[in-house]
Amino acid sequence: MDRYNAKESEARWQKVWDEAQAFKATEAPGKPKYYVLEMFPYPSGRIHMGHVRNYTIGDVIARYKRARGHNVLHPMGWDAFGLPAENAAMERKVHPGVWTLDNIATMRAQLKSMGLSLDWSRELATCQPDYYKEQQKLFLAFLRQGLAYRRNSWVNWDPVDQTVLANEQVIDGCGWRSGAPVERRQLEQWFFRITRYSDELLAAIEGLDRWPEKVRIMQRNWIGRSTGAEIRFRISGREEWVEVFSTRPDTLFGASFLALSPQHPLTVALASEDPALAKFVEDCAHLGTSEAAIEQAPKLGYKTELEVLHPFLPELRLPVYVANYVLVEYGTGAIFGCPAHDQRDIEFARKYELPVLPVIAPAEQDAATRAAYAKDLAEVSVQAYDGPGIAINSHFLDGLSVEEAIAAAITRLEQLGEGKGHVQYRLRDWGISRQRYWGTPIPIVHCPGCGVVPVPEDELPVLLPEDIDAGRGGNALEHHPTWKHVDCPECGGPAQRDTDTMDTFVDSSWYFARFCSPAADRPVTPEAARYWLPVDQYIGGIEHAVLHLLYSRFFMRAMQDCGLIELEEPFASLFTQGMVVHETYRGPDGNWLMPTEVMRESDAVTTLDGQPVTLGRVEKMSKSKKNVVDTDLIIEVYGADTARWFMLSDSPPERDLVWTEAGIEGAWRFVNRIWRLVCQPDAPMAQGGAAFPAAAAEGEPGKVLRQIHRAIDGVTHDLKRFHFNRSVARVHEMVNALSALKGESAADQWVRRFGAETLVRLIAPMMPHLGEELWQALGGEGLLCDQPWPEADPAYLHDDTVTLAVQMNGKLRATIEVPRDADRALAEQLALADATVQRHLADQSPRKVIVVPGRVVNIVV
RNA sequence: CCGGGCGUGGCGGAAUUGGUAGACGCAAGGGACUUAAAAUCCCUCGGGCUUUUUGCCCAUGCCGGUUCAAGUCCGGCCGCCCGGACCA
Repeated sequence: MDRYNAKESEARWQKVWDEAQAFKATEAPGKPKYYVLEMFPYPSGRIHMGHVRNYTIGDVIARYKRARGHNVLHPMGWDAFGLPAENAAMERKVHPGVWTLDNIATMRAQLKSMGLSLDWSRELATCQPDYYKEQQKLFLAFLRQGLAYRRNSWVNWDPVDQTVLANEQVIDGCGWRSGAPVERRQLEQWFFRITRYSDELLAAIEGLDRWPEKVRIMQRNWIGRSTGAEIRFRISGREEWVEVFSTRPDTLFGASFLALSPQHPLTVALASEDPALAKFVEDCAHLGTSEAAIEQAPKLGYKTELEVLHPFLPELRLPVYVANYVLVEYGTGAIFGCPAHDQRDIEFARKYELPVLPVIAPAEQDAATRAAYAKDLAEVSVQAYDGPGIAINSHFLDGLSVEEAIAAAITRLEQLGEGKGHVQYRLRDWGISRQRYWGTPIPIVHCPGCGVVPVPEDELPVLLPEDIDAGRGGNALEHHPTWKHVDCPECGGPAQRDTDTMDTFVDSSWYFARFCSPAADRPVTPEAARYWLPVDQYIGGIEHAVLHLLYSRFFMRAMQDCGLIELEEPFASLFTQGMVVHETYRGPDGNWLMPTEVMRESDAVTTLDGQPVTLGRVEKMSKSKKNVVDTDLIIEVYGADTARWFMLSDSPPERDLVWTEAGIEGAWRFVNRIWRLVCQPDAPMAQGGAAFPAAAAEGEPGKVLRQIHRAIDGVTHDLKRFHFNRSVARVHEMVNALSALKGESAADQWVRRFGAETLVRLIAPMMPHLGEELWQALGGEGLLCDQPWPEADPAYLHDDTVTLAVQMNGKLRATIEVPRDADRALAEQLALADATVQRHLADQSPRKVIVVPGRVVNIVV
């Protein structure tokens, strides 16, 4: 029996699409647009199965929307700057650009072999000067709007390699290459003022109703809005204040100390005159910052000589500590400690024997219970109470609820001039300077006379130098003998370029907008952006839930404020797909084995010499565990359609997909089954008359005809909702029904022919090459990818009769066939007449009968 | 510790949002075809009882509740996964 020649067929159809420019997108006012985008890949070397899944999902949507008459934009590009290229450069002594462009060429060919309906004419790579030139313009626009600014910030410094390290290059506090302990150094760095939009970015999450709830929650948490008060504590004997942020100003009367971060400016000042404090600060820095370390770290404090005055009780003086659990980055870097109602504070207070004064009590306690509660909390407990309640021991706040007391405390603070209501965000400005070569140069010149000078726009792009020492590491821009030396654009005197490049997240924050007008001599042309944006459907991994997706949201707002675009939210709908996972294998020596090295018989053994194999967990495909499957090999052996079909079968797209050999084999068998059904020389599908024979609506062919219409309806419904696994199941059902229709009557032939045509249209988004092949075999006109989506005829969606479940006291007892339009009385009558029902009823009479038309009859006895 | 998600046959998963639990596929077993194998086709396939049926019981992590009816809703446990984490 012949087999479908996927390899030959797929190459042929890819060429046809390419020559016809079938997927080239042009603005067509009046036609509904649809912009589908998958997160663009980093050109790491080769396409992996995760990419195949991601791009298959996107392609199904793109092709479906095309068939639905939308003007679809479906572009592809490369997130081409980044550290791996520099690492490869060092290892292999090749230029990062050469390595990157090689990888792009390989991966482009791999993507093309998947048969994706992409508009390749819009392809871009972020490392192309055309692209980063426009990004440099964006930087300068942000600078003019005050959205980019410069300040001191900490970096990881490798003292041996004499270079700045990215966070991922720091392993257990040491440089990844030198192994030397990393130092923290301060450098002048560029920041984007994302915090200008904190509130807006948070509020607009509400409108992202087609984003996964999980992503929305993660973004909300990341922005981290808290409301409370900023409170000023006057330092006793000085005209100085310590500012503190608190969400619980209602607990102010329970304050028993003030704590500063070890990095707080006041701490730094005190430490310069107090060696013991300097030592304490030093020790805190070495305590480790890993989550586990933080979890177990004891609360440590150092008591300073200072005291502060309580804002409401000036006669009350509170000691000032430096405490290791106070973070400099959050709030003001200082807190007031209220041990009774904060777990960290009570641990600290018990250790240093500070007073614990309860000021909130659970409501609805009687006097005795409350006294016991207060006494326990004050004297014994190591568990703070942070629940709701009413204020006690709190002067003018007594008797108020927590919410009321917060408001009253803020009002009083404002009256006294000792503080004010305040909204605090966790979100901090985005540091974008990277001390690396392979990125977009920051278009700035530093002049001894004029200071920070933007490079004039007509001198852009600031190009990366080609002649670098690829093997040296560190920042090649800094090392380069001549590149950084320029004349100041303002005074003409000797000056230096900024040798930092931009974080690669900047590159990916606006590429989707660039696709609208990829060749424009401005970041985006307004007409193109107005037509295509926002992205209607964005598809990618959950790992970008916060940074990339939040930065992109920031970028659109920032670009809008620069007058470059009219858009706030870039992605109307977001889908996050699951990972591709695979079993892991270990040989007798404990080393990981590749799937191709393992055979499954009764037990798993190695292919080579039959050694026993230990099966490991099912895990994300990774080179280190060797549980990877080569995409080229799969496409070579089975074809892209088989791989695509398998990707869509079984697992819902948002969940992890277990890649199995049996699964891909099954998909391949199904591809051939369809091919034989429609396309064999003796296949009855090719025949059948043009006129609809009335008999086709009756009997067996009628049943199959209705099945076909239900398949159209079901597949459509499921594709819309990303339930690809169910679409696949419905296609299976349809094929099963079509295969079973074997008669030679005109009606049978007509239904088979109609079924074949419909089948081909329904599989087109998922298996486009096979679809074209069959479309041609059926004598269809033009290309299948240009054909409209089939419509289900409502008249054929239902059978004349429906099967009702007959329950007695909720237990299934029988099923009955009733006319579809049977009323309640008839359904009840037929149910009661059923033999099994009669037997169970015996001589009882039903107390109640519940009829749900079309579904169920429940007889209650 | 906080937040979110999930838990259904040997496996991946369906179940029209409260109405016949297990669609569809994979794996497995049996059969047909074949000298043989592959491919293909047909049958069986949650567990138990049974007078072997067109019968009955149990079954969606566990315990309880609401309802004529619960995989689905509510309360409480258990387990796994993801994210965040000394955020005042």
